[in-house]
Amino acid sequence: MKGINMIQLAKELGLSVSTVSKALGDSHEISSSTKKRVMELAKKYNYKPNPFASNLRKKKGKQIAVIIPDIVNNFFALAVDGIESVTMSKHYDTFIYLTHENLEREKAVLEHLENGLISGLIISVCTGREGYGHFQQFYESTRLPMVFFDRVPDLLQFPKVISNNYESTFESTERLIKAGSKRPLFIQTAEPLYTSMERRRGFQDALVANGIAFTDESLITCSENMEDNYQLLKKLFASRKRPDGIFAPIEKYAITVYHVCRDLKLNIPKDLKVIGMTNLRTAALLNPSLSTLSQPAFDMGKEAATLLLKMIEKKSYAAANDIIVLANELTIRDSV
Amino acid sequence: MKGINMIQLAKELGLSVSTVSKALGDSHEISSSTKKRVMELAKKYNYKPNPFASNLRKKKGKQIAVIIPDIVNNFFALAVDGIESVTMSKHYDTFIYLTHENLEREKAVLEHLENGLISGLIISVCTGREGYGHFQQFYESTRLPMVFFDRVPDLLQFPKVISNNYESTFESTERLIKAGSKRPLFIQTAEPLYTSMERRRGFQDALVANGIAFTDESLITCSENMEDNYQLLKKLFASRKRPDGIFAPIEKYAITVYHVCRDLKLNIPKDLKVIGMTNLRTAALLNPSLSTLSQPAFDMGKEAATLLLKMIEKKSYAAANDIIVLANELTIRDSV
DNA sequence: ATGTTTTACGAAAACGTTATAGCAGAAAAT
DNA sequence: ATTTTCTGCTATAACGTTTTCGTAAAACAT
Repeated sequence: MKGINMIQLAKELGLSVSTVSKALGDSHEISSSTKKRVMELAKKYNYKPNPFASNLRKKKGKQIAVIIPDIVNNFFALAVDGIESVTMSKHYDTFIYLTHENLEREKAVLEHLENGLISGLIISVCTGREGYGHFQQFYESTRLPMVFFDRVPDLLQFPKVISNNYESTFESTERLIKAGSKRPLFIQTAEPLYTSMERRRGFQDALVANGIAFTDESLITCSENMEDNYQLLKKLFASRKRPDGIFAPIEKYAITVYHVCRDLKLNIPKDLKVIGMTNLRTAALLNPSLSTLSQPAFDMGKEAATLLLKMIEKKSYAAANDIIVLANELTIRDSV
Repeated sequence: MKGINMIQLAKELGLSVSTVSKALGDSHEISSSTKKRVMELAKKYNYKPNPFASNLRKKKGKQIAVIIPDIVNNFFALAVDGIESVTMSKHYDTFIYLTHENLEREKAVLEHLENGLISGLIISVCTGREGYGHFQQFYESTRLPMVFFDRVPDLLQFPKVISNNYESTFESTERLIKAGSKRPLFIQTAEPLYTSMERRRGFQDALVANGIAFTDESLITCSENMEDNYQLLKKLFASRKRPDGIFAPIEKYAITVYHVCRDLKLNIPKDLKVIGMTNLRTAALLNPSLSTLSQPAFDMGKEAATLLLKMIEKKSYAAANDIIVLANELTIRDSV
């Protein structure tokens, strides 16, 4: 019962395997009457072509890979949701690989995927100082379509889907300032990510455009270690040079800011105005409700997948250097 | 350059393909000296066996599927994280399919996977009244190892990974009562899910065990439509028969309760004590901080994957009817 | 009537592996 | 010295498709 194949189908129909194959492929070489006969028997036996045989022969399949740093993060979860919505509808299968910000793991995944299992990739890179040579190298050896989103390798020539980080951070920072912040602070990551750089640039330009000096004290560098970050921020917030506004370009940092303020009994927004870049659904329910700059995560995933499938199917790399930019959404709540 | 194969390797080594294949498989039939030669050349050319050819021949692969209702939900995201952590380490590839609580989609995914693409499945079922016949049927026709987690089909004989829903809900409800709630309310889903039923049972028994009558007013039924739920709860909370304690067995419901209370200016925990079943990382930052009963999502995923891979590799279904039960964690915060 | 094209199919060769069976030569046992 | 057992390798047949090429018969054109 497990897995009838074409040969058996052909035998029962009194046809050759090639005819059956073509009939199922709706080839013009086959008369509509035999096509019907074939289709019907196939349906009767619930026949499904073996994807391994098929992929082997055709030298391509309908599987793609998604490589992201994390899934326990609303942004990436929403992006995967968006990706899956299009792969599902186009009958592609979606592999998922999590790097957990570990460059070695990212490289290992890429190395593994050189076996030809997939027909394309959607990637958001993990932090790391060693550059993005492994992606270029992977591309050289596989020539597979790749689309990057959000965390993109800015120096590499690949299609990308990003959000307007610079502009929206500029706007957000202006809101902090307009709300009365004289000493806004930008929390940056230790690792240089393109997205973070863009945001930092938006922040800096907003300060300058509003007559506030951009100094060393406008920035603080946080790490991946949340406990360290907590202590670092606590120390700063307790000092005399305390900032009165925060732009947190990462969800985790915004949360930490809240923790610190709660523990130091600092009042948000009176003592400190906060805008966090996050897709948290509970932002409105925090104490106080958090003003957010949120990315169109679902749509970014959707666009990335749509672009990738187009590249796979059309074999057209016309759009290969496309950069699709979607707009972030600023929602001001009580924290400003 | 794209994809050297065994034949070319064999030619260059002056060996037969079968020897090369066996050497790479570390077969005892091959002398260690030739093994070394083969391995070295394979590494030099960065040779990777074609998984389609290999899977076709071996009639099995190292790919599994995860079918879940949703990924934009901390519980499922954490579970996927747990699953991926073990599949990754065992060199399996993980497909992901999202059903979005849509039974037709769930059936379609299953139907699709009858093609033999995968060697096993991890599933959390979507809500639906039509029973779980499609899973049984899928199993009959494919005989593939399947592990269910969290949302399991209670009537089917498959290995399962769940949490102690009954006991932990009992305990949580007692905490509500001990904190002073005289009229606790349980928010149930419209669709009958096994997990929900267990929780409801725990709630009910806790009431009875603490001398509180379990009546129609101890329950309210919410749907998938959050706007409807909001109105429903608002009406109830504004009425004279208002509950003074809530056990929300689903994250979304707990959030809605917060929204309603905020809009009705009801004080949590004075007017209403709340415990929500959720894995939200921001629970502590809500206003007021939410008491949570959280599931060991990551570990559940990990256990499910470990069990599945064991079933796939040992071909041993000894554990096939295993039910692994992990403990939920109750964290009391300001909302009680 | 003859030549030409079209239609509808079949035979057979891939695709890149792995598994089975066989077979020399060496080593061990009688 | 002869038989038996290893050792290390090769030849070859799968695995289940798709695709290229070939070819009868039918349709059409001259």
